[in-house]
Amino acid sequence: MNERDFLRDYDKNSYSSPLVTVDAALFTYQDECLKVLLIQRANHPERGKWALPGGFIDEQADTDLDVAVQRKLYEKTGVRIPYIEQLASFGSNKRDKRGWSVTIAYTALVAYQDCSALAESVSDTRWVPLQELPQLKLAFDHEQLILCARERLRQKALYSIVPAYTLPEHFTLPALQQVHEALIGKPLQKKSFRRRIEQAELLIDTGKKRAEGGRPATLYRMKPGAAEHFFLRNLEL
Amino acid sequence: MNERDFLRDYDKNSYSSPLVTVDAALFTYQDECLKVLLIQRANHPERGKWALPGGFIDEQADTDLDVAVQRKLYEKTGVRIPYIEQLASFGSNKRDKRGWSVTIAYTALVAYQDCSALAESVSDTRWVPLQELPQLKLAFDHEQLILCARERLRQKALYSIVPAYTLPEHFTLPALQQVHEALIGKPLQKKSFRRRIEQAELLIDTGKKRAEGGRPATLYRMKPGAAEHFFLRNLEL
DNA sequence: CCAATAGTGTCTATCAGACATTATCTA
DNA sequence: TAGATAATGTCTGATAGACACTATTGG
Repeated sequence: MNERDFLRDYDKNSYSSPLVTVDAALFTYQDECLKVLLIQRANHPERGKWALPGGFIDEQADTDLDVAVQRKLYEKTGVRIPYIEQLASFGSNKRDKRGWSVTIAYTALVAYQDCSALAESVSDTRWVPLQELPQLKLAFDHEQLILCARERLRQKALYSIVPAYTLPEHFTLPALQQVHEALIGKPLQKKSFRRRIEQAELLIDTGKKRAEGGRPATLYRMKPGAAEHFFLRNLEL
Repeated sequence: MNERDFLRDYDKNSYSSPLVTVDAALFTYQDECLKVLLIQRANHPERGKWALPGGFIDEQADTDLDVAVQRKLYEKTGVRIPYIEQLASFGSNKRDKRGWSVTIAYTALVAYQDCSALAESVSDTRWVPLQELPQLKLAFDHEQLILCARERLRQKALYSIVPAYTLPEHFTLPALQQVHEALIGKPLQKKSFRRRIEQAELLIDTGKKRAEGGRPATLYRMKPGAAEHFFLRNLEL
């Protein structure tokens, strides 16, 4: 038999296959704390519990995994998310009561004000501060996914400025440092933080603003490709 | 309707779901070059092409993804692989002619002599030097998976001693440095390489051996947890 | 002895930590 | 003016690069 005949006779759906979903841990930074977007499940299973935005692959609409997760995030937030990166996949016969399931998990970042409208207006959608997670009932293994994403972001905060995507397009260095400190969980040296970003020329000076009672801070925006820059030395732990 | 009734009535197989596979890029180091284990496909689709060890999830036998990939590797090599780590997932409606498919890809490492017997005896299984990949017809997107795994290993060579798993349990520092150099693609400073490993106390001195015409080199083995140690500073590019 | 390979001594360069100092805003 | 926040100056310490040197084996 040649391949064409094989494919003609092959019926994918006559074999059992795990359920496949994509899920995204979408983080932002607001009110001096990191928050993740959660959605209260309207349907079984795990109805009423809070879950990450995500869901089944649509074999017609989605051409690949990245498209699928972008679609899910767009459906839930109504905006294009500037930073999405694959995190890891989780699959077992236990994580979903419907049977063997796999989720391809993503980490995503967005500025709060670019994404607040929908979440603030709909009662089943919330920006949840990370400290409040333990009190909330999360669906499936989504708490684990969030912790995994958080840990990866913490690492990135040590050697990149990826966390800048939690801020508006124009942001100050003190603001960026705050996000990094929140992720790393300890204060950083102002001088070290600025020095490495300056030397690597990752940001573009705009005009200054942002006065909060003291000297106004310079507003910057990221250079194209700045998020792909990895420092050779980590900030210390 | 409550969740129990929902689950009783739910038939997972009445919905179409992508094909789900796991695949592993299993690397080793032999004859001064990096090699990856490939298997010639006996069945459609892509019959005759070379592919990574892997295949469909077995919903009965496999309790989770890690178990599935370990099973696949055991079936192909007959040995327990000491280093397996999830790499990334690849999914689209194009990568497999049978339809929408997702593979969860893994990177794995093994010492050549711990894994040579089967590969040398069976004609459809080969350790392929990485330089020879472009000449070989690879199935699906497996060439891309290998390149992706290789790039991740290259990064790890800059800040960890994970590549030590390509060597036998007892190995010399010059041998380890060779592997790192092969991955990074440029020579390293002997002194820098040794110094950081010594200072972090990642290896245990055994007794010396390995004479290759000159002064015999000390044989070491990894301390437990040594592969999880990440240096704060990368080797430079 | 020499050739070959392993391993060390040591100087320099880079860059993060620490922290004091200066700058620029509002009230 | 004081208070607050932003930004800089500058010293120290850790560690990678460079490369010459010593050590240990076999002929």
